[in-house]
Amino acid sequence: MKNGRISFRVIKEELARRIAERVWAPGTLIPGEEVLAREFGAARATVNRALQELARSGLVERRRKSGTRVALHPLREARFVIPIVGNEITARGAEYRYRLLSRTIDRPPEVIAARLGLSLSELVLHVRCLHLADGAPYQFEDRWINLTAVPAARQESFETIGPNEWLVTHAPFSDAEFTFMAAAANEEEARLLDVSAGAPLFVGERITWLKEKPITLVRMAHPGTHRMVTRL
Amino acid sequence: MKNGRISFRVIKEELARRIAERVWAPGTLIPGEEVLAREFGAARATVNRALQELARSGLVERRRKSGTRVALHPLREARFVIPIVGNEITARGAEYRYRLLSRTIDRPPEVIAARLGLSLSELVLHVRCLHLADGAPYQFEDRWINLTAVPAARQESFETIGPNEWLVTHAPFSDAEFTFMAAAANEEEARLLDVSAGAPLFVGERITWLKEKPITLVRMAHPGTHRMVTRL
DNA sequence: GAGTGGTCTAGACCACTCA
DNA sequence: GAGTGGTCTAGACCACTCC
Repeated sequence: MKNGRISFRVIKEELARRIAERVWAPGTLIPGEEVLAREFGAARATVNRALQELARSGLVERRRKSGTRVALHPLREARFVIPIVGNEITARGAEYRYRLLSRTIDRPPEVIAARLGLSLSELVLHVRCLHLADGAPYQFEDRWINLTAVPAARQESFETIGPNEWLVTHAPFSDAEFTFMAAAANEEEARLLDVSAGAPLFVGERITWLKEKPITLVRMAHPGTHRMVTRL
Repeated sequence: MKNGRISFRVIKEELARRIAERVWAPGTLIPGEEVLAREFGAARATVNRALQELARSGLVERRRKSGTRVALHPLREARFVIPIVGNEITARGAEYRYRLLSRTIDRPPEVIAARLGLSLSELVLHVRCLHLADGAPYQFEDRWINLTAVPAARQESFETIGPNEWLVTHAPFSDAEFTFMAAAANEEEARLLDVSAGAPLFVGERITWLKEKPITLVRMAHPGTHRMVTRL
């Protein structure tokens, strides 16, 4: 740590404590940055950083002129790391295997074109594959790649490398949208994931863009036993 | 906006652009803060802030002495806002209703005691309730409250106010763990959520603590049509 | 117009890590 | 030991918002 200087972490912790212990009740206007800076013997910038982090985590709400007040509903946010499926599996100490199921180039179905914002005449690469952990089905990946945006994907067979890993190094993105949901396994998913038809699946969907230009849409289905965990 | 001064946002965008457009390929060591500060005509602190934010979103990895390099696997993180169910519903323009199903005080079942780290002799308050959007079942909430930590809950009937809302204003927490999963609806859940038995449910579970002291465990089950969406 | 947060600067020192 | 990021300070000016 440090000598006499006050860290923004210390200030943040202390302010969080006062909020948690109701020294400052929800809705309370807390002292301004100047005042707190004097109280803690720190520069205003230091207090500012502490308060900004508290605001980012939803504990306080800040408005110019009005000041900073304790949030009425601590609408905290949770942060999930979006892992590469292979890493996720090996990180658990399991053996990772990959199997390509199909790879075709065609015009997109209407649903897919609509989701990606493509015209029906643009070509897309459709890849379906399976990720296994210690031999057991872990994730069924169903992916559409916009060949207009990523023409190089045409040359890749995806027989040994998964589309995710390939895209990471060949097609950067600037924006992404994630959706998580539950769904019932259809016949094929049931067979591939080794569950019974109609069984619940945990499904993640991701669309990525590079500056408005759609790159890829992927649907990742896990058996219902899958857990997505985070802590804050 | 600004006059001539360079915002950390501008720097951040520009650096992100260089990474996205492969000016700096994954794994590349990018120039140090001093150099970038000179290039952009900004203070080092400004460049530092831009780089820190890029690091937080996973685009670059920073290490003292080594420097900053473009991440090999842009393991970005997604941020989900954890809403209060009532707000979530009214935010969609739907009418929110709440119904208490049961409220009992007892010793915890073993599973619950284990999850919360309680002894089997400590009393817990078990509340089950339903949240409705425009009259349709939206979420079935099954909650356990640690009465040792929140004795005041004894006095609350939860007949008109949901446990979540009550806890927000009466029992602060410092830590939380979220788990999301898919599950098949049992008979009761099916009836309550108006789906067929065995239908997929989207389930969120949350445990909260106030400094190591367990506060509450809640299981929130939604019909399979529920979507959890985030964008980055 | 005035009050509060938002950001930038220039300089300093520290802490971590690599060689 | 030395290089790079991490943080703090003191001061300044700006931007947003309320009155």
